[in-house]
Amino acid sequence: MAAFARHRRFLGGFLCGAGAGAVASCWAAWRLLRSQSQAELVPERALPEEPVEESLLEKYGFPEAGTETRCYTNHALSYDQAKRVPRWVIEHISKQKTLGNADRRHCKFRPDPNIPLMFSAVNEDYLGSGWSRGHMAPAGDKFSTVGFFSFFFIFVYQSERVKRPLKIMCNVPFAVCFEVECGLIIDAQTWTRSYKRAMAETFYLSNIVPQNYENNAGFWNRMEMYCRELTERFEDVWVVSGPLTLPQINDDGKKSVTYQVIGKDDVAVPSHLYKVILARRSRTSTEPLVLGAFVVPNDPIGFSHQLTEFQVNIEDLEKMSGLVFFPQVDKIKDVKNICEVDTCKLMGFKEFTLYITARKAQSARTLHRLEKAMSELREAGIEPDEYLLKLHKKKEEELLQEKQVAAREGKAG
DNA sequence: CGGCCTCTTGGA
DNA sequence: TCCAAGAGGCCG
Repeated sequence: MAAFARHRRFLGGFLCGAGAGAVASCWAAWRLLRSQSQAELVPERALPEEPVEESLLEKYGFPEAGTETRCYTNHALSYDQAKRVPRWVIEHISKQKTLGNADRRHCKFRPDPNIPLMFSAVNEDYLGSGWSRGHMAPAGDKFSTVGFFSFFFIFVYQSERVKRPLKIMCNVPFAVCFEVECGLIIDAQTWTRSYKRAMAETFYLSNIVPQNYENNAGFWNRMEMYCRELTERFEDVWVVSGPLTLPQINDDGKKSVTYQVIGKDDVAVPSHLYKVILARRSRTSTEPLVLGAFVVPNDPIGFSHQLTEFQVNIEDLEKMSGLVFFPQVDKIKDVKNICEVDTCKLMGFKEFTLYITARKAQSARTLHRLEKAMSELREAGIEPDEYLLKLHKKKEEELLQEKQVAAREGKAG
């Protein structure tokens, strides 16, 4: 209750963004997962009447694969201790969650402290390897959070320093969410801490695979953007991503799996990456879920290629990966093809370049950088749209003013 | 948005 | 003196 006490001027409850049903359902899911993990942790003891051989068999323990589901603030994953990459990473996205202002600069790739060092990748494995560190649960999903373990809500409170009531959109770990249900209101500081932790956790190398640079910044990036865009038309979007090392046909017609390994830890370079997208129109809608599975080569993929070219049957992906995705969903009866219901269209060259230029203009610290971004756009044969023109004008004024202030201070000092 | 790198800074 | 964090540069 300490957090509540610090904010006595709390103004009248919170507007539950997800509704009480979400609390109930995520509580149930949490219990389910907890009981499962307990079952894993405590193997069944051999009963006295069972054969002696059986208890001897398990006397010193069974091998451990380390593939158990690992839950983080913002995502969950299963790790491959041999390949030093995740087997799968799941995340949940919604409209509100994409509205955060993530700042990647405060984040650093680092080994996952929860993974035993002998099975962990380190940054040195990737650096100079020719492969980039590709996020599976993207950092750019801002508030992205595994639905089971969290929900978000809006609460109105008045802090000590701000006179005006503030509406704050929160995304908190489930544990905190449950406390909220019990009447505890978390403060902004707690929220900021959990948000920062969530962001930092996506930079753990347990969430990273060696990925082709152009693919990461290009096609895969645009796929992630499409997933975020889906939240404009679907209330809930679940995404599972991971690496694949698929067989290739040799010259002699035989098939074999070969993959490069990098660094002293032999981190496996995937031949392909997959994404499974499941989306629900709304909590109350009776409309079927939409599902799509995609397998993308770990190579540069240009703008001439469409997303639909990489769509596969979910069953085929399950065979390739050895995973069953969304096992609670009847993927024949309850589901429609995402590309029939939605667009499955990624940003085109012009749209994408405009977007990137706008980001560059936004983050420009000098007039030179700003103008360079604009001229590069024109060199690419693209005219700035209305949004970018406005942004450019605003930014130009800002930087000019900064420059003048700096000049004045320079003279004064 | 996705990455890479270097240089500065400040604390142990 | 060294290392970590931060700021800012570059690219697609």
